[in-house]
Amino acid sequence: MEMKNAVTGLSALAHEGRLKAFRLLVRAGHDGIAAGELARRLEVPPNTLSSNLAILSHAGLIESRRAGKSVIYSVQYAHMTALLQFLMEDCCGGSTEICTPLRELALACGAADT
Amino acid sequence: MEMKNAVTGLSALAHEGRLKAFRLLVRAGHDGIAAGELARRLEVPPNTLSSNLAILSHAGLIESRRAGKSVIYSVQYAHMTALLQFLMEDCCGGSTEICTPLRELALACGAADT
DNA sequence: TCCATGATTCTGCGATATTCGAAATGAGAG
DNA sequence: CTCTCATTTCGAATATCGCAGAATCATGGA
Repeated sequence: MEMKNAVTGLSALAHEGRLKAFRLLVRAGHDGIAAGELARRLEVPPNTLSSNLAILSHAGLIESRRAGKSVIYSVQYAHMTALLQFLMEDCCGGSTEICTPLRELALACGAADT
Repeated sequence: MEMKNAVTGLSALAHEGRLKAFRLLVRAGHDGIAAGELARRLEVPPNTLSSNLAILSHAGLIESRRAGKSVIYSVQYAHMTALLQFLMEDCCGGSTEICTPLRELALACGAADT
């Protein structure tokens, strides 16, 4: 991940409406959510949501596929991971203990129900 | 971490100059870096950097302490971790395997030299 | 006290972002 | 083909951000 890609991704997420949409999509997993249903759940006009989804999509954070009359959006988890990695990658330069909390939350993430 | 705090933090990081400054500070660890030296390393005017550091500081991502005539900035790792956690926390709602890469990079982070 | 140094605040203007009504596009049904 | 639903694109008003020159504040030394 390069600096400019990271800035683009962070800019895309640095907006309440887009961040809410992104988090809904994160929860939805690979199945994704249709643009119209997303607009209904977030209570925003379809055209406003559409431009915001375009920004997230241009940043590489989400992707879209057409299913009949609907367009389904879903998260590009690889890109999301790369962005998080970019923010984390130098965190051990200072002292190792700094990123221990990060390790713990990541471990808890994959083992939420064990 | 609430939504608005997250948006504030992401907005603060969604700027090339601020992101570069933040990453330098992340590498510097708890010792931090003086504002003047940061401005020299980043090759930006001191007043421009100062306002950008104020934005990062207001977002809770960094803190400052005075040391003689210099002001030392350093990362607030707890807040940084909280922000990353906010982005990760729902990633297992869909399927567990999604966040496996996140676990791996977090594990590698704390064990870079093993 | 007076000066030098480091850092911040003030200020103004140009650039960019956000929003949503209206119009256009794409896709299936009859 | 036409109608309708779902979504996107256009356009223009409004708001916000980013930058750097100049002035101001804070600290330490002579």
